[in-house]
Amino acid sequence: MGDLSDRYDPASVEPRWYREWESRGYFGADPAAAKTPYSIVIPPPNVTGSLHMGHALDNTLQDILIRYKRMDGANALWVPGTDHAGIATQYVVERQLAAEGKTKEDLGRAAFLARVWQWKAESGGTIITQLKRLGASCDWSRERFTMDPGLSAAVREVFVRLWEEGLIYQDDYIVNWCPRCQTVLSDLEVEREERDGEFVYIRYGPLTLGTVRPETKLGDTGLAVHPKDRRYATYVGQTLEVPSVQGIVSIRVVADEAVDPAFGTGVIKVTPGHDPVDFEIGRRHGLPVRTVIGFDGKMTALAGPYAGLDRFECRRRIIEDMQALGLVERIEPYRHAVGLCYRCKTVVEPLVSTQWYVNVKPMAEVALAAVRTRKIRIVPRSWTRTYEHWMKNIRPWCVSRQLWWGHRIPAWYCAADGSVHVSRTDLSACPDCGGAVRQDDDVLDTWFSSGLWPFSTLGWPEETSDLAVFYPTSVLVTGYDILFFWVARMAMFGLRIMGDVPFRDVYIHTLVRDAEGQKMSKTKGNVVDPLAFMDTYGTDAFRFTLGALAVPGVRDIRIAEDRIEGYRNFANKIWNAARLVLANLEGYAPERTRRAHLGIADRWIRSRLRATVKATRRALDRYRFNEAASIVYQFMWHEFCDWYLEIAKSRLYQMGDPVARAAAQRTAVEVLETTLRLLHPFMPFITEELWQRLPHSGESIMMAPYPKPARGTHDAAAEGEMASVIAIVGAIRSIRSESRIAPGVEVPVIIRPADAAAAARIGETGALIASLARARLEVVPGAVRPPHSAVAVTADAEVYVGLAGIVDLEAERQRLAREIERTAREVAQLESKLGRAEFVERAPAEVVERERGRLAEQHARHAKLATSLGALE
RNA sequence: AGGCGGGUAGCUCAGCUGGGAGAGCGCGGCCCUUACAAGGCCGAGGUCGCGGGUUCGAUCCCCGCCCCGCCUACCA
Repeated sequence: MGDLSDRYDPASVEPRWYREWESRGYFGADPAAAKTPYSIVIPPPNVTGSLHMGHALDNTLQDILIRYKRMDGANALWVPGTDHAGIATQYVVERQLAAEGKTKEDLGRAAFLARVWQWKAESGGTIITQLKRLGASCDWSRERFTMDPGLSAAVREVFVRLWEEGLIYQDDYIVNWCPRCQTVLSDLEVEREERDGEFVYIRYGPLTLGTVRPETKLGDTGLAVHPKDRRYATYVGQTLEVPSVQGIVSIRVVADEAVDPAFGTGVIKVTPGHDPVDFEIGRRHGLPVRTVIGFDGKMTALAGPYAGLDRFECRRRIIEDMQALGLVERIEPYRHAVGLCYRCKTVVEPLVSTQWYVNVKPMAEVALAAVRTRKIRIVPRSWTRTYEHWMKNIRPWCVSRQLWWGHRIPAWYCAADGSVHVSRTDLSACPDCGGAVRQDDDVLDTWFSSGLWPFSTLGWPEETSDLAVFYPTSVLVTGYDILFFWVARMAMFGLRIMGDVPFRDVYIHTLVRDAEGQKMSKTKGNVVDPLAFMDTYGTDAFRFTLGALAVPGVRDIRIAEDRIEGYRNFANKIWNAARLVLANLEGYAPERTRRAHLGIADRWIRSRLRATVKATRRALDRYRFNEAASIVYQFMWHEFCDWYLEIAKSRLYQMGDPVARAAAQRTAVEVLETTLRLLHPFMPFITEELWQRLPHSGESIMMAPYPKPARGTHDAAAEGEMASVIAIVGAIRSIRSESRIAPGVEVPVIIRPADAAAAARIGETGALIASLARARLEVVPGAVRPPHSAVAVTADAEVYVGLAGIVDLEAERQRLAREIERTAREVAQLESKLGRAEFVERAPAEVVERERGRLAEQHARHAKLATSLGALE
C-alpha cells in the first residue's frame, strides 16, 4: 500500500470513523442481549457548558473502560446526558439580560424560563458535539437531561416519598445566604477564604468582648460565657443594662459550652440572627432572633439609624460611633476565614429563613455502611476515609433554592387554612378546604436531581428493562471535587430509593491543572482548551496522554504539552510501523506458514505480546490507566518497532525465501493487529484506520474481541535467546559508538561463548547479531582476545570487536577501566551482602540464590575484563 | 485546629504486597541506513527532604522534624 503518507494525519481520519461507528449503531446497547451487562452513567456536564480538561480526562477514562468491556464481550452501556445546573445556568442568562439592561424580574418567571430554555436549545449541543469529537462511544439514543419530563417525574416522586417518610421537612433555620444571587446556599456551596480583618474589643458594661463583625452588634440578644469560667460566673443569668450605640440596652448573660474561654476575653456576644453558632446558642437558651441585615445585604429597619446601609459600610460607621462613645477598648488586626458564594464570590450572610431540608442522617448511615462493607468500592481506596468523615459528620441538607431555573418544589400553600401540601400531581385547590393554593416559589438544589441520575436515566420510576439489566451501574468515574456534592448523594438516594447501591465501583480521579500546577480558571486566564490540543496533536494522542497521566492517587496532574507531543509521535510511530508491514504483504498467505517456520524473533515477539496482553488487562481491571498505557507503549515502540520489525525487515524484503518471508509477514501482521486491538480503547481512531487496512476479520476494530493471552505463545527459550542477542548487539553498538565507527562500516567480531549452552544459543542467533550490529561474526569457543580489539562482556559471551587500524589504545584502556571499576563496585556490594550471615540465614532462599547468581556473573565479568585490560599491551 | 497527600535524574512524574533506582521530555555524541528526523543508535545524570527506629535488608513500614499543596471546621 503505497497510498499512506509518511505522517499520520488525524484530521483526515477521525471524523470519518466516528460517523461510521455511530451510523452502524455500535454505541447502542440492548437490554435483551445475552451478555454480561456493564454500564456507566456519565457525570452530566452543565448543559450550556463546553468541554474543559476535566471533562476530557473524565470521559476519556470512561470511554477507555467502556470500549475495553464492549470489545471484551460485555453488554456495554454508557448513558450520556447533561445537567440543568440551576444556579450556574441561571447566572449566565441573568448576565446576558444584564447586558441588555434587563433583569429577570423585568421578564417575569415564565418569560425568563423560556429564555433559559432558548439558551439551552442554542448552546446545549456544544458539549455533546465535543464529546463526540473526543471519541466518546456513548449510547446517544439514551441521552438524558435532568429536566426531561421523565427525570422531572423521578425528582417529584423522590421528593414526595421522602416527605411522606418524614425525611423532608421545612424549618426556620440559619442558612448561608448569597445577597447577590438572592438564594440560599448549601454548606458545600460556601467557599472559605482567609481574609484580613479587624478584631474589635467592645465594652458591654462590665464585660468586654471581641468580634470581627461589630455591625451584628445591633442584632445581639445575649452574651455568653463558658459554664466553667469562674471569671464570669457571677454574671450568668443576669440581665445587664449596657450603654450602646442605640442607647442603653438590656442583655442577658448565658453559659454555653460553645464558648472557648481561652479565646479572646472568653465572652461572646450572641447574635442568633446572623451567626450559625449564635443561632444554636440562642435556641438552647431561648434568646430571640433579631434580624438587622436583610436579604439584600443592607441593614434593616431594626438597625435604627443604620437602616439602609450596606453591611460593610455599617461596620465602618458603627466602629467610629462606638469609638466616639468610648465603647471600643482596642482593635487588633485579625486574619480569619470568611464564607463566599462559590458562584459569585460574594461574602455569604448567615440569615434565618424558612427552607426545605432533607434529613440525610439515616441515609448517610446506610451509604457509609455500603462503603465499609465494600458493596461500593472506592478506588483509590484512600478516598474512603474522606468519604467516611463526611458521612459521619453530615448535617441536614438544605435543598430549596430561591432560583427560577430548576425543579420547582412540589409543595402548595393554602391561603385560606394555611396548610401545606406536597403532591405528586399539581394542585389547583386545597385538598382540605378547597381554597386557593399557591405553589412554593423555590426550586430544588441541582444536586437533588443529579443524585438520582444512575436510576432516573434508566427510566425510574417506570419499571424499565434498562433498569432491570443495567442497575446498579458497574463503575462511576469522576473527579474528587464532587465526591460529596454528587457521589455521596447518589449513594444515599440509590440505597434509599432503589434499595441497592447505584454503582459497584467508584473511580475517583484527580483534577487537571495547568503546566505550572495552577488550578485552571477563567478568571486566571490559564484555561487550556482540549479542543485545541485535539486539533494540534490529534485526538488519539490527546487521549493517550490523559490515560498515561491518570495515576491512581490524589495528586493532581499537570497537563504538559511536550507530553502530548511525545504521544503524537507515538501515533506516528504506529502509523509507520503499519506502513512497513502493509508495504510488504504481497503474496501474504498465512495458511501456508506453520509454527515450525517461525524464527527466534517471531517466537520472541509473540511471547512478549502474550505478556503485554496479560499485563495490560490486569492494569485496566484495576483502573491503572497509566500502567496500561505505558505497557502498551513500551511494547509497541521498544519491542515491536525497535527490535522485531528491524529484524523482520530483512526477511520481509527477501522475495527469494518465501517460507521465511511468510513467517515474518504472518507474525508482523498478527502481532500488529493484536496490538492495535489492545490499544484501541486508548486510541480509537488510528487503530481503526490501520486495522481496516490490515488483514482482519469483522467489520470494525471496536467490535472485535479484546486480546486475550494467546495459549502456547509463552516461550521462555525464545525470550532467553533474544535477551542474549539484545545484550550482545548492545555491547557491540556501544563499542562502535564510543570508537567512532561509521554506521555503514562492517566490523569483524569474535564471540567467545561462556559455555556450551551459550555456544548453542549464539550459533542459532549469530546471523541475527551480525546483521543488527553490522558485524562479520565468528563464534570461537575459547578464543583469546585478538590484538587491536575492543572487548565487552555479556552474561553469556565475551565479545571482541576488531578495530585494526582504528582502535585508539588509550581510549580503549580508559573505557575498560571504567567498566572494570563499575563491575568491581557491584561485586563488592554483593560480596558484603552475601558475607553477612544474617542475610544468608534469614532472607528467603530465592533472594539469596538470585544474589549469588548475580555475584557469580559480575565476578566472571570482572575477571574477563581485567584479563582483557592486561592483554591490551 | 483536624484530616489527607506530596518532597525520587535539569523538568514533569512512575515505582503495585520491603530484596537489582525507572519513564517521558530535556541534555551530549554519531547517523537523512528505502516504515518513521514527529526517526535510529550510543551516552551523561540521582546522599530517593532531614534525623532516628524496626528489619538480615528500607525510596517503600513506624516515630519526630523541615518545607509544599489540598480538603474539612461554628474559635466569635
